[in-house]
Amino acid sequence: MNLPPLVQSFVLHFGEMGSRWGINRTVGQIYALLYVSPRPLCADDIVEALGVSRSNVSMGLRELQAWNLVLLRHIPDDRRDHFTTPDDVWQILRVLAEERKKREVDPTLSVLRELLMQTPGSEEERHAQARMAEMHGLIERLTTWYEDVKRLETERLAALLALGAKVTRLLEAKDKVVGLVRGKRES
Amino acid sequence: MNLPPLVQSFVLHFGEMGSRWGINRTVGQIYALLYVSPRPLCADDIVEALGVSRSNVSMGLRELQAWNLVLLRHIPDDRRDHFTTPDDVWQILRVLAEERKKREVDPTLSVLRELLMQTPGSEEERHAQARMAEMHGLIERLTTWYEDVKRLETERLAALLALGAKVTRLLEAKDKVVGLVRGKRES
DNA sequence: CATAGATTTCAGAAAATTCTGAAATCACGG
DNA sequence: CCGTGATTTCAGAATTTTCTGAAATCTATG
Repeated sequence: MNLPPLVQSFVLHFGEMGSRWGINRTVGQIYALLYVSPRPLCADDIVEALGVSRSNVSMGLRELQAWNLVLLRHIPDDRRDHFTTPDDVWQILRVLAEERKKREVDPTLSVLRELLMQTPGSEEERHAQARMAEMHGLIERLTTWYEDVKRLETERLAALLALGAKVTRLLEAKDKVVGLVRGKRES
Repeated sequence: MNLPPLVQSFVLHFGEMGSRWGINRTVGQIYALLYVSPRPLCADDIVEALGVSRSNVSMGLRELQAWNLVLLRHIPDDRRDHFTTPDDVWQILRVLAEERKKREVDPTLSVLRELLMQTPGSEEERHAQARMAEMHGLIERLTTWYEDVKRLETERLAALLALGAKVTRLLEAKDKVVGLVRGKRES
């Protein structure tokens, strides 16, 4: 590996974190490298930069494409494929959320649905099913909320984030106003 | 493994998903089993139910405790430790969010901070640092939002979730009201 | 349609992780 | 402070994942 120190530290860190994030070291490193690179890189650039085998890079890029985390770019007068990451970090966040949901949540949701359809054959199963229903309910709330906010344009999403817990104050204010209006109408 | 079919399916699913969630099969299975069990279980119950070695269960429980995902319970007149999961699913969600943040986000945040302190030695490093700054900015926004909402009581949190994207309408309404008040004052 | 370069596939090597059984440690009642 | 049962530790076995190099496949062009 032969990279500027700053870049190298970043790349190595992503490699180490890879396993915690559900990707392997090479995939993490490739992503990190593309993320900070000022221009699209081809597979051989990556081999050169990271010092891993060509085939490993090929597989890594393939996985990153499955995650929608890298983009294919064509450079004029060069037959080789070149790769970058989307440069809007919000876009990256969206993609990441979507993919993790797809891989980590959706399968469980569908198993839960299936198990909740079945008729329990004992008290123990009845209890288990009640617990599964609780889990299912929570996950469903979370995913519908997610489906909802993911449609927001970035600007609105950012505004919402910035608001943070202050939203509740807004909520209280709303409740008060609504209460007032109702009161008036009913008097 | 000898479990009621419903429970078994659930447990097996958690085992399979384990690797995607950053835990191993046994840990996933132990958690699932405790989650649906109507009473706290001791290590031997788990050995019996899952058909894995005693030592593996010991290690699994230890990891789940590190995650704050299981609770130690004492049963009168029984020397053995017994284990359960918290029964409020919202509580579980909070713990999960906290632990994943600690493991998957915080280390990166601190590496980024460190790298952003350094002085770039080349144009390439300067660009890399700018990209890191973008990433850092986004993560910081997300984590401060998270720190904010995690303090909300469950009821308020649920209300917020239920509101979903409709918050923006509330936001618009607020802007209008504020605008009105300002307009009045300035006229 | 032959060829050269680019890319992917895949079987097996290497590395990492998970799991086990035996031994060590702990903790408590007698 | 001994003995019994519960629990943990840990070295190595088993399994899984990751990585490599060689061969196969693809693709654009002359």
